[in-house]
Amino acid sequence: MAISVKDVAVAAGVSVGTVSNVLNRPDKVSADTVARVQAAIADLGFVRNDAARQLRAGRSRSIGLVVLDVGNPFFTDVARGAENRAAESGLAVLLGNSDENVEREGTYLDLFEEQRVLGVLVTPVGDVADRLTRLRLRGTPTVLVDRQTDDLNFSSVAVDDVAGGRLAASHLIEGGRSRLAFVGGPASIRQVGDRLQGARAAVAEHPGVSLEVIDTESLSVLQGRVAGEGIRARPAAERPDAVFAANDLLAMGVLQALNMQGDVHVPRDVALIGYDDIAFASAAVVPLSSIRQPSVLIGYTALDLLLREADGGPGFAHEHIVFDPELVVRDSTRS
Amino acid sequence: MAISVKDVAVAAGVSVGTVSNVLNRPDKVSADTVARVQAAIADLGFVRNDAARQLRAGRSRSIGLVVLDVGNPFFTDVARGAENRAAESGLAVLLGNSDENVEREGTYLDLFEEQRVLGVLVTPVGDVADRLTRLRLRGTPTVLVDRQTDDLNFSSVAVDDVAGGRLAASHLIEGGRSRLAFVGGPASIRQVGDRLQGARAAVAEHPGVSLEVIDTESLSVLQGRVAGEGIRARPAAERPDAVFAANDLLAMGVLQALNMQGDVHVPRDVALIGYDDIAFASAAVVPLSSIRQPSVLIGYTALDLLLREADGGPGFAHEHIVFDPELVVRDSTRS
DNA sequence: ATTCCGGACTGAATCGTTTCACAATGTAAA
DNA sequence: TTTACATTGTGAAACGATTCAGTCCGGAAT
Repeated sequence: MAISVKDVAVAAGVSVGTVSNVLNRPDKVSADTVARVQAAIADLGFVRNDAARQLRAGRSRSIGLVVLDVGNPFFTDVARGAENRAAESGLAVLLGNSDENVEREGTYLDLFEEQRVLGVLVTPVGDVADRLTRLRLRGTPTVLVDRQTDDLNFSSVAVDDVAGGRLAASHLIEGGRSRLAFVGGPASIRQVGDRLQGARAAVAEHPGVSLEVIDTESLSVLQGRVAGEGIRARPAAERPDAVFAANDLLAMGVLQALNMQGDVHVPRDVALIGYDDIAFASAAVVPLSSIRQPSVLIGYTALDLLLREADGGPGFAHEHIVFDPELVVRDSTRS
Repeated sequence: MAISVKDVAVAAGVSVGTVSNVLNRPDKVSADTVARVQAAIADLGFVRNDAARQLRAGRSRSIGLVVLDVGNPFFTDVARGAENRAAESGLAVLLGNSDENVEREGTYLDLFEEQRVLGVLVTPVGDVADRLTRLRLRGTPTVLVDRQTDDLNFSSVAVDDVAGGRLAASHLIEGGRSRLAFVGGPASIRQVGDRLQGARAAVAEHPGVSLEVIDTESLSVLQGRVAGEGIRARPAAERPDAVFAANDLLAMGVLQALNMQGDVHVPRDVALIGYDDIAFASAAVVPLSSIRQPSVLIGYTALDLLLREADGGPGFAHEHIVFDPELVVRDSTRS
């Protein structure tokens, strides 16, 4: 049914080896043979079978990327950065969405390994060290994205989330707030823990400032709204006067819950800061202060590192690249 | 280097055929043989080589999805819907981002064809009928997403964008506005054209109402901002009193440009409505009225249709599924 | 005239899985 | 006892592109 190199070879009156050469090393073939073969290819509508090619080559020409949430613009930006770098080397990026779910994460890692991808970029949900170590030992290089790690066996590209958390909390405190709340979860996600840790550090330096933790099930707008409703339902005296949300999606949910009802007002009653500085943050009901991460650059750098690691072989020295976060002040923290 | 079925067979003391059976039809193999083989698999860390499997099978177990813009939450929702349906059948979705660029679209279609995907879901950039016809003839079924077509050779899943455009414009007119502007482009994207056409139809029914078209280069927040700046710079008398943006991203850009400077106010001076009703629309500076599309359902349905078409063979009767859009009124059109 | 060389091309072997016709064994029915 | 039949397992062929040792040939060097 399908057209193979063999059919092309017959049609062009050459051997299959020559067809392959035309495809991969046209300079090794005389000009008119190239022309004849290409004519045959066009005639028959031949399309290379990537599976056969991969089988022979032993490796595919794509990279797997597993993100926590495709619905989060931060991750689509990371993906965009990775895709840009991949395109430069003629590679494809396969995007998998774990939805903060360990099982789905595993499914994608399995799939990518069966596909013999060149390497894997992961923003891990939980503790996947074991999983990834096995992957690496079997020959699939791995780079952790948006996650610092002390594990010397992996390379990583991340933003200093502890510093980011500190930046956010300090900003709130400097704005005169003293009853802070951290909205985020689950704690198993490292980013969440790190940002909280940074906030705690900042709070610890300021006597009289308290920090309450409001746990969420995931990092979504919906969960933010739930947390926000909880805050709004409290008597004024027990409400925090500032909220640091673990990401912008949560922050926007909190904002919706608080501001749309009119009784509690951001920033008058509650100052609010998010994390990631997604494009929509500046367009929110109350433009949202946030901690900016260089998302596209993170993706680009991670893939670049992955490719270097894939070339370097197993003896490659793992690198840990850390970017600095940046405070972006908007109305939501201006009183 | 890599472990193959052969190695597993030797380790378990069985033939390769039996290993394959354990993998694919364990009920055809005695219980203790299954156990022995699985132990060997675990021992050796065997991972199926998908390329070889595909080569033999002739088709892969994944579906290609090409969207106009991964940065647009509408499309990530569509992707999510498709992924859900795919997961039900144990298939994977490969996501490609054309960024409204014909060339990139072509690159992804080529890639997917070389991968021998089960089928392709496309939100086409321009006129890709030729391209897709060839694909289909060579055996890769295709479903157009978010695009109605009169072409009887393709199935499609879409929303009635003409109706949506009419809905949006009618709403603005009923709110007392009479100098409408449509912000959107490029016109080569069918959604844009359809929505405009619907708006034109609504305007035509109301004497005294005018419709101006402000063209944009793409459907992004940035382009919306550019269009908004243009509107703001005009003398008040020449400004439209209502804007219908071809999607929410544009609308949010327009909103930023108009409202953040303070002199022109939405909705007082300019009413504004978008399209897609992305999650962020309700959280905008001024909560955005919009035309809602059932995005997740569109993706789910499209993939479902694709699978039916793939099963049905080339003789399958193409279907055209059209969903109805829904008006969502928020502050941006309330005067 | 002979040798040597390089360019152009050939075709069999290879990658790892699945499939399928077939063999071997045991068990029930005739 | 023979026949029939199911169960379990075997191993070679096939999928399609790439690679590589080797053939062929015309021309340059000796």
